[in-house]
Amino acid sequence: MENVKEETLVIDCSIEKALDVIGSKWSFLILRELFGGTKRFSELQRAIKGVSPKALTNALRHMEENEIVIRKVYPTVPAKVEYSLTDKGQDLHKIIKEMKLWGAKWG
Amino acid sequence: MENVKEETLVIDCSIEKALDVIGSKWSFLILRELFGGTKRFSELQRAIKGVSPKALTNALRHMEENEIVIRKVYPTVPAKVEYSLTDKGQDLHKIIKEMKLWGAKWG
DNA sequence: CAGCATCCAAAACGATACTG
DNA sequence: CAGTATCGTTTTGGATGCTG
Repeated sequence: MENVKEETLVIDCSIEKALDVIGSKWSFLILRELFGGTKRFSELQRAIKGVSPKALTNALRHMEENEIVIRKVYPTVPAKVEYSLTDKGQDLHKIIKEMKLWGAKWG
Repeated sequence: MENVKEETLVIDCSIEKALDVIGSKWSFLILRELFGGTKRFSELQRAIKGVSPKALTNALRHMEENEIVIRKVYPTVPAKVEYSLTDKGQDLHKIIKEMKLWGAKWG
């Protein structure tokens, strides 16, 4: 297990890192939204078509653990939670930008 | 189903296209290999750690259907199959490049 | 060599209902 | 509002064995 991981690290490299940190397809879509600025949970849910609260939570937690999003809780009633990008997360913008360009060109 | 798809298309957009065409995490790794030039099935399998022939085939077929890779069969014995990128596939290079840069910076 | 077929386990998801 | 809990389904992938 550990040696397997080591080997992987030796062979690669950077793409795996990016993929692991981003996590899933949903995360790309979340990123796209958050580049537009801080968003609330429900805003994300509305903006990202077809995502369930569960999937959204999973993706956000994963991104939080990997330090690309920040979760800010306002202890109000009703609850209010805002998500935004860290610098590390902002830096993913170029990737998404290239994906957009590609999609626009070939989609 | 169809109307759902239509709605999705209307709302977006380009990232989804790119994600759908690429398909899975494996595809990113395949892309990375193919940017280095034409590769045989077994070469891909060796280069991409942890991929099973099934997963590799799935990813390649998907990419083939979406016209980003070309599958060339040499009717020899033993069989020989080479995979390479189309122009559309080559154009994904920028995305992978940005992912590499990000991974190198933050990994 | 390059897969396909089969079986099976694990993960991801959607839907729904419920809570602080 | 922002989730969590649960259920059942779908997807995904590894393992294995077989074929042209």
